[in-house]
Amino acid sequence: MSEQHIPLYQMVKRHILDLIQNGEWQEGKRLPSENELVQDLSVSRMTVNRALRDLASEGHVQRISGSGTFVAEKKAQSHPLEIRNIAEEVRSRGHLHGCEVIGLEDVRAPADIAMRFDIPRQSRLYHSIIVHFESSKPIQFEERYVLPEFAPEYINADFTAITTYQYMMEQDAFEEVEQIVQAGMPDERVRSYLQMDAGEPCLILLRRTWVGGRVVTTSQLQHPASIFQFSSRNRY
Amino acid sequence: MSEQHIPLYQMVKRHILDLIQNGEWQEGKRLPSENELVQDLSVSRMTVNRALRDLASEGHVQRISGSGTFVAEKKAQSHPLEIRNIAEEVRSRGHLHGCEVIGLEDVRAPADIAMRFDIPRQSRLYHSIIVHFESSKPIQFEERYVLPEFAPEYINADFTAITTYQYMMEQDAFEEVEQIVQAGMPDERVRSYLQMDAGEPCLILLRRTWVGGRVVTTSQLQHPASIFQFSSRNRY
DNA sequence: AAGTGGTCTAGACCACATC
DNA sequence: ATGTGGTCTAGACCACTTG
Repeated sequence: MSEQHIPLYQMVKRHILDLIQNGEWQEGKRLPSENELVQDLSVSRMTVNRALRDLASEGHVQRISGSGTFVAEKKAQSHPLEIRNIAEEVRSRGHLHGCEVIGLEDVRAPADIAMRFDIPRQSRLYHSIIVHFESSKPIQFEERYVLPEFAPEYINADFTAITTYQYMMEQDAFEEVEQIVQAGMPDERVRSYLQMDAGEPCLILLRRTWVGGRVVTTSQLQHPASIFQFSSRNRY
Repeated sequence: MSEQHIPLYQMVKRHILDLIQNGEWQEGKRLPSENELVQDLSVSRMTVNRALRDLASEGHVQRISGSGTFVAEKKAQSHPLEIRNIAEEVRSRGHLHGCEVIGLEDVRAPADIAMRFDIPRQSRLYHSIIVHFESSKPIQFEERYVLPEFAPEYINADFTAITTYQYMMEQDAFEEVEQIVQAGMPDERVRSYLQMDAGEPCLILLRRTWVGGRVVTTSQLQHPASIFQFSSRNRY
């Protein structure tokens, strides 16, 4: 077999990350000092230093000179213009993705939704409501409408096994996407599903997706502001 | 004189970045090897190595083990969120843009701001607070810090006549921009300036802008959620 | 075979935090 | 006064690419 040689500093990183992600070292906890880690792990201080610097630049820990190294506060991140799969995003942070299907049914389009699809009121639409979890913490309340002609079997899909995003991608490639980012207060139902404190706002993403010149799906994604943000970094 | 102590590896980074940005080292050119730089700059190899690793992780160079270090190709990226001038945006909607300069002064960098600039605490920075209006309705609370070396006359500019955005653009083209979008509750001062109802959240945009490998300005833009959103529409 | 980056060490000095 | 992270050095071994 390949039996690669893994750099020491990466093993140190992994070791520390594991302890953080297992919850043994909670947010805000002070990590052992560099010198302590040198003793414990029998590596040189430069190696520990590099591992910790890496973890800091990746946002897992925060270092304060003269004071110590601390487990960082988690803030889920997402790229605004990229259409990403929430499950992949959670997993890319080394966390577990979970979800609960609150509702999945066939409905008549309410006026506001019909307008967003540009279809007559009372048209038939599929409607799904799903809550997504990152390591058993709710991070997204997803409410979606889908044009039945576009995805006839949507109503029968198992969205605990596949995300709505993946399912929609399998139907057809999107041609055009509109995205709107807002802040807002969740209603009582959403607040409860997301286990948010009263008075805490949501970061909201509204999407419309076109295929063949028709809106085929709209979604409203609500996230607790305290643990979710969009970020991007670009060269010009 | 302040005469800060700047880390050696940062001086090495700056030296190399200058050569790249002056065009002396074109895209794809191979840089001197680590050992050559050790000779030329009279520093240890570990210091050169760290500088080059940093530059690689920032995307300025590409390193190929066994082969060499090369100036990276610039890639055109589509903007996730466009950097727009608030005044132009308001005018494009056919409204009148107004603004009020709440504060414009010379300050010592607080710890959190110093960290965002990656400069020593207590360094001198310019600090401005401006409220923007759309047809006499407040829409943005702008708090900005600026590196004095980058814009020495910032403190004397008239920001009722020109936006901070325009002013910064006149100094130099930015090379890299980080943008973070959050939702949050405004503090009492901001709520009052923006004439917001109690309990109404803000849509917040945090920005950092790099020139010459240094953060030259950071800004926090807070907008009333009820009248402000980001939107985009793209073909795929 | 020679050169390159990738990693690792042991020891050092410093500025800053905290007690 | 002690401990912390931040930096720097001189030297070493390695795997890989190149001529």
